[in-house]
Amino acid sequence: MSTSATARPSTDARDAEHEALRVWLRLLTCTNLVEAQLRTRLRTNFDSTLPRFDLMAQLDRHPEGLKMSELSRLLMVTGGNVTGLTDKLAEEGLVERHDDPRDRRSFTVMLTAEGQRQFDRMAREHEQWVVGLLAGLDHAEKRQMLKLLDRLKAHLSTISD
Amino acid sequence: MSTSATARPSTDARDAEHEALRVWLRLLTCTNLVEAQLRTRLRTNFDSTLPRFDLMAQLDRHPEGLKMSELSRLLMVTGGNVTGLTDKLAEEGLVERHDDPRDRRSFTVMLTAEGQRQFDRMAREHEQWVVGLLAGLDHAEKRQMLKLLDRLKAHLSTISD
DNA sequence: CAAAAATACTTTACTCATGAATTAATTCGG
DNA sequence: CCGAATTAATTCATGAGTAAAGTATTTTTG
Repeated sequence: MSTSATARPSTDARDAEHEALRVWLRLLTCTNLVEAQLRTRLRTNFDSTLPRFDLMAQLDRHPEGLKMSELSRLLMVTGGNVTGLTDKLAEEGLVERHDDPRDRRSFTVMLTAEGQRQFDRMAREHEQWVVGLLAGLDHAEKRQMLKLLDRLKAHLSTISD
Repeated sequence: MSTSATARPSTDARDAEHEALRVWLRLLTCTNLVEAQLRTRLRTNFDSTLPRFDLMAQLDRHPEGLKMSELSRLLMVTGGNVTGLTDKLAEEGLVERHDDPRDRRSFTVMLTAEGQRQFDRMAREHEQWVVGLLAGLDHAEKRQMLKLLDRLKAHLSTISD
């Protein structure tokens, strides 16, 4: 029990490693499968993508408009990325940059009427897709999963700060 | 209770939607947090990346070597991607392409001695990182999570086929 | 057996992400 | 009120992913 403690972890410790790795790989697999489905359907049904959908979702949640820096923070991506996505969505007439009268460096980004219409259609379908993809878990299991993920998230937050 | 059934889902159905969305968003958040940690640590400790690590892990698991097409299938990415990763790892002397005497279109990719040494070092650390990142769940919770993820994965497999 | 189909890999063009450097405007301390 | 520091957004270089077209080599089949 005490021999080779430094050379190799004990059996219990190695089982723990194995179990953590297994959980992580399943987590990754499931997330990737769901994400791949959503990407494919967004592409084939709306000729759009997840990053574009997420950006539009934030604008939908904030009808007063958002600054580029706020989008960057909310989407948890860098400013350069937001610039590129916004450029393309603006080209397609789905979002608009409005000058901020208070600060000439800044402007607020908003959905256009056309952008709002397209987002509403996408959001309705998207929600149904997620319901279908998670239908493998019943109500109780979803609640259990949520609880476990909340615990995991809480722990992860203590690490990445 | 029966009015506007087609116009809007019932309260129960809308709660179900909400719950599925909540589970999905937590799943995504947790996966992204773990992945970001692993990427950062791989970068700072070994000047490498997850895709490179994953490719080398497959070669480690298959010492006889793998064809490009097999890597593509195992890593669940396209052939073009495998070509690029393999090119760079080969430049750095970590993997080698060997001509297949049976089929001149094909070759087998293997870790070099240097690649094997580097992978062994990375794998040891990587496993400990995962153990630490998932330490927010105790043994029973990890088992529970694994069970739920297995059910979810089983359901997802029936969809993406 | 020669033409057609399939297979293995590469190349190219595009999307999305990052980080670092740049430009321009605002704010703050002396 | 002016220069320094900060802030807002963009640009550029790089890396990883896709899909689709291209090349070369089997394999299949009529």
